[in-house]
Amino acid sequence: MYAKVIVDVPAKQTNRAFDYEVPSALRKWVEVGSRVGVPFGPRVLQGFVVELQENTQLDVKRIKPIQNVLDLVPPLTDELVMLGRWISHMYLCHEVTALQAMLPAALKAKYERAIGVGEEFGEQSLLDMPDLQAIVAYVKSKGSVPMDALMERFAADGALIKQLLGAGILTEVQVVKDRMSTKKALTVFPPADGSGLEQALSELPARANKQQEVLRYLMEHPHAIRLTELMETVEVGASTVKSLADRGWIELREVEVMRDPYAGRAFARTKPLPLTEEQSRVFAEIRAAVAEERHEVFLLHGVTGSGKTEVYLQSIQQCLDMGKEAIVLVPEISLTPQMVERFKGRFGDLVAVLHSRLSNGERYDEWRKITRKQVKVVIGARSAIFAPFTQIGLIIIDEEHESSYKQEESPKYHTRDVAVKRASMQGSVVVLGSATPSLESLERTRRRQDRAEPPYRLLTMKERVASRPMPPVAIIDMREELKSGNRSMFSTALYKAIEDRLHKKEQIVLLLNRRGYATFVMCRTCGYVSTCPHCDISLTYHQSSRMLRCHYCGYAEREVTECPSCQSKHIRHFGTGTQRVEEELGKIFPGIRVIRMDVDTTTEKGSHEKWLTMFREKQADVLLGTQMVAKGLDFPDVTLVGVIAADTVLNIPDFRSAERTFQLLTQVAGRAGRHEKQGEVFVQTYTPEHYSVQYASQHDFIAFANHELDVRANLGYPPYQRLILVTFSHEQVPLLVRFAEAFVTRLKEIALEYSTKQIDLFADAVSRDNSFQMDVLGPVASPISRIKDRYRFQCVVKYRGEDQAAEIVGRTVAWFEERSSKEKLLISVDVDPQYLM
DNA sequence: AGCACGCCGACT
DNA sequence: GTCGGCGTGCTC
Repeated sequence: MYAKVIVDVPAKQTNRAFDYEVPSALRKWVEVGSRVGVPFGPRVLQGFVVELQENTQLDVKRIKPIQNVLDLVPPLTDELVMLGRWISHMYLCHEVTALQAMLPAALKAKYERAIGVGEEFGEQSLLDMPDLQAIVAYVKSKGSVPMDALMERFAADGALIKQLLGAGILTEVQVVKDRMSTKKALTVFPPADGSGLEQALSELPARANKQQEVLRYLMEHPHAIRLTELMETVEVGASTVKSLADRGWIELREVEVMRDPYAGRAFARTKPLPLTEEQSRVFAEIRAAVAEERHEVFLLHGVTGSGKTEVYLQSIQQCLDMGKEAIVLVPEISLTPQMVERFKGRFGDLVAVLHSRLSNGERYDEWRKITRKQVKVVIGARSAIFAPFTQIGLIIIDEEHESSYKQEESPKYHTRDVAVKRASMQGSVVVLGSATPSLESLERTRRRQDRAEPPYRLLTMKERVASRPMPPVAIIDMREELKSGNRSMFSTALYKAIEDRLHKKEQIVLLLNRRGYATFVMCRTCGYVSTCPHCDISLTYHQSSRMLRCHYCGYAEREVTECPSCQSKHIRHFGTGTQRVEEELGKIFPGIRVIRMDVDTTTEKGSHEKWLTMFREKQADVLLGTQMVAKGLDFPDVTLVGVIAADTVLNIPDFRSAERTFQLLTQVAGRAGRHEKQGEVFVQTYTPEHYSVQYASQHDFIAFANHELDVRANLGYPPYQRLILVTFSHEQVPLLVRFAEAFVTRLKEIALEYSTKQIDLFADAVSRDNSFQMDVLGPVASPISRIKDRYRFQCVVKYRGEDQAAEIVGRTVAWFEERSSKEKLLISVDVDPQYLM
C-alpha cells in the first residue's frame, strides 16, 4: 500500500504530494488525514496523508517507507483534506499551510535530535565488548533515545558512545514529536470491589495513622481519585499514598487528563425561551432546512436586540435532535464569558469552546473533545470552522460582516466562504447573522437562481424583543460647535448628556476608534512631524509612557520637547486618541470613574473580561474604548452612547469606509437602552451629511445598503467585482518598481492566454451578465509605502464572472518567483482583501 | 526549508 | 596547490 503525503515544508518546490510506502505494521493506522513522520532527504519531517492507493506504478527510483504515525485517530477527515486543497487553490497558499491552519498549535511538529542504531550494525567486531553491546541493545530496544538521556544512563561510557557514533553503529536520527504533550496526572485506583482494603487496614501497624486514614477514605469512596485531590482531602503527603501502592494494596498510575478551562464552573441550565412571532417565522425556515438536510445559506438580518441568539440556540437543538453537529462562529472579541455561558447553559457538556485566550494545551484538549466525539457543538472564533466534525447539520456565523473573519496571514481565507464551501460538501445549513450584513452577502440574496454561485436566502427580524424601541440618534455637527466657540472634544449636547447620566448614576459608553493620545506630533514653527524611521507613518504619542510609538512596527522613542529640525519648543499634539479623552474626562468631570479599553489595556490575559465585569458591577461610570466596546455588550444601565468622532473611520481611504462607518455606528448605538431604561445616542462628526451617518441615525440598513451598492456598482468594486491585492516589498525602490511593473506586464500576458470568446478582458463596462472580465490597477505605492524598512508597492486585480483570476495570479507568481528568487523581493497575494493597504 | 553538489578567490 | 564562498537543485 502507498500513501501520498504533503510534507511540512511550505515552499513552492515541495508544494505537492510525495509517495511513500505504508509498512504493513502501520496499515491499520494510516488513513487519509493521518499525521505521519516521513524520511525526506536527509531528515525526517511531519506530513499529512492525502491519498491512499493499493498499487501504482511509481516513476520514482526509491520509495521510502512512512516512519511512524503520530496520532491514534487521524486529526483531519477526508473532507478537511479536500477542503485544504480547495483553500490552497482559492487563496493561493501552500497546501500544507492550509492543512496546518486546521489544527491546534499543539499539533505543530517539533523535530528532536536523538540517537538510533545505524546501518553498520551487525558486522562489527567491536560488538564483542559487553559494554558496547549493552548500549546498542538499549538503543535498539527504544528505537531512538535523546542524546542527553543516553549520556545520563551510560554516564561512564561517554567515550564509547562517541566511538560507536564514529563507527556508524549508532547514528544521529531525527524524531518528529508533538509540540504539546497531553497532560498526565498520577491517579489512585483502589481495588475494583474494595476488597482487600480491610485486610490491608488490619495488616498496618497501629501507629501508621496516616496510611489508615487513606485506606478508610478509599473504603468509603471506592473509585479512582487524583493523587493531588486525595492528598488534599485526607491531608497526607505523597509518600504515604506511595507506600500503600508499594505494598500492592492500591494502584497508582499516570492517567491522561483534560485541561478544562471551565472545570468546576456550574452553568445554570436554561430552557428554550418563547419566541416572538418574527423569531418563530425565521426559526421555522431554518428548522425546515436543517430537518430536510438541505444545503442552504440564510442571511439573517436582525436588528440589534432582536434575539438572534435564541434563534441560533433553538436551531442547534433541532440539529442535535437529529444526531447531527453544529458549529457556531463568533468574532473573537464577542466570545465573552456571557456568550459562552448561554451556550453551556443550554447544551452543557456537549459544547467545546475554542478561542485565542485559551492556552495551547487548553485549546488542544477542547479540540480533542471533538475528535473523540464527546461534544456536538463547537463555539469559537475563526479557526473553529475547521472543527473535525463529520455530521455537520448547521453552521452559524454571528456578526457575519466582521472583518476579523478574514485571516490576515496565510492562508488568507474568509471564514464565511470556507463555511459555505464546507456546508456544500457536507450538505449542511449555514446561517449568517448580523444587524448590518456585509454587502457581499446582501447582494447574494438578490442574485438570480441561474448563477454558478447560488443565491442566499434573506430572513429579516425588524423588531427588538419586548418591543423596545431603537434609541434615538442625534447627529452633532462639530463644525457648528467650532463656530460657536466650543473647541473641546465634547459638544455641548454630549457634555450635558454625560453630566445628566453621572447625576442619575446611569452608565455611559464612549467610542473613539483611535488609540493612543495624539495621532501625530508637529512642530508649530517649522511643520516638522515625528515619523517612524522604519515605516512611512507618523508616530502616535502615548501619554502614560510619554513615548512616541509606531502602530505598525512597534518602534518607540522618547517624547520630544524640542523640535529635532529647528529646535523650536512649540511642539503640539494633534488628533485625539482614547488616552487623551480619558484625561479630558477627568479634567471636566472631577471624580468620574473611567474604564479605558483598547489594545493597550487589554493585552493581558483575562483583562478584557476583568474590565467588563468591573463595568457591569458599576465600579465605573464610563466605558471608553475603540471598536471593541461596540460589539455585543449588553449592560442594563447604559443609557447613553457617545461617538466622539465618526469621521475617523470614514476618512480612511478605502472603498469600504462608508460601510464600516455605518456598521460601527449601528453596532455601538445598539448598546444603549437594551433593557427597561430608554437609551440615547450622540454621534459627533464633521461630515453630518454623509449617507452612512444619516442612514445609521435612522436605523435604516436597507436604505444604506441600496445607496452603497449603487456606489460600488458604478465604481466596479465588490460585491459586483472581486479583488485580488498583490503586494511587493523590497528595501530598494528602483528594483521594487521594476519588478512590480514586470509582474503586471506578465500578469496581463497570462490573462490573455485565458481569453476565449466568453472571456472579455479589460472591459470597463459593468454589465450584469456572467462573463469573465479582468483588469489590473497599478502598480502604485501602497498607502503605507514603507513598513519595517521595506518599501511597498501593490497592484489590484479586479475581475468578475467565474474565477480563473486566482489561477491566473497564481501562475504569474510562480513564473515570477522563478526569476526573482535570489532577490529578497517578497510577494504577498490577498484574495478578497478586506483592506487595500 | 535544509542540505549537498559544484565551480572560482586568498591562504598553508 | 587546497579551503571555502554561496549559486542551483532536489527531496518520494
